[in-house]
Amino acid sequence: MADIYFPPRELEVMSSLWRRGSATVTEVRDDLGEDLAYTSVLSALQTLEEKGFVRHEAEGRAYRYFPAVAADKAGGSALARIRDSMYHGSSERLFAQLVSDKKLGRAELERMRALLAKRLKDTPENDQ
Amino acid sequence: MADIYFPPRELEVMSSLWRRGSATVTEVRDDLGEDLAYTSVLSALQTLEEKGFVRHEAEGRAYRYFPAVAADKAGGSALARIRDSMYHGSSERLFAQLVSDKKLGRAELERMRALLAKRLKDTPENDQ
DNA sequence: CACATACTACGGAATCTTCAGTAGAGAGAC
DNA sequence: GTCTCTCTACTGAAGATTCCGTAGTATGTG
Repeated sequence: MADIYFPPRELEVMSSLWRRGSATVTEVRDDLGEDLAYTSVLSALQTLEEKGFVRHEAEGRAYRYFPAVAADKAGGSALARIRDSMYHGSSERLFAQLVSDKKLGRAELERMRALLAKRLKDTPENDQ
Repeated sequence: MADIYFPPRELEVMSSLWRRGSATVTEVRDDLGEDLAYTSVLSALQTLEEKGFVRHEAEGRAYRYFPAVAADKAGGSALARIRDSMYHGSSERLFAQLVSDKKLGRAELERMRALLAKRLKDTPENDQ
């Protein structure tokens, strides 16, 4: 597997790009909670670009940065790592943790149920 | 929030402890795929102990290490981070990714459905 | 004693994080 | 035009953390 991994700060930067679709250094900087120097954010983006997780295009005098890896893909990799290391490789246990979140509302739970029902319909009786 | 975070190698070590309940340095070393020097594994454990994620007791001449933080708690923290940074804070989207895993069998999906049904029963109609 | 096992102490390499300093390019004032 | 101000990017470097291992010491076993 790809095994995509982001250290904490780089993850925050990627998060900003995923949310916005694309962003300039200044925009990313605004998204970050702490207030870092402009060059600190630029460095993070350059590191990410070197790793191939980000690319950029010129936009006026500035650069516009784009994620070069989809959030889903990175998320899938991260979830697999968590499942394997913290939940003994069991998606079911991970799911149990997920639904134990007190802040989940009924509507959201209903939609999850619908999603699961759909997935079950597409899975034959004696699969696996 | 606690914001527990483990770099890759330390996560592997914690994973070993969570799986076994407790372990000696040698046992952890056996669990790791690559074969590292004994002292490399020991160093990781000492770092984790310094951070308060691990504790140890003497056992004969060796030390026995125990996780000082539950897998669930670490998992919850990690899931929250993934949800927020990669799925726009939406548990539902994260869940969608989870059930899209081709390797999930029918039995596992059924158990997830049961879990979800139980959770729904405990959630009042106009919650949230 | 010789050997194996286990810890401590220490150091170096790589990576991550931050930023000061520097340089270039455009915009407005004169 | 050219001077200045501002915005942006690049470079280099420093500090922190992570990662891995050598060397030395202690202790038990045959």
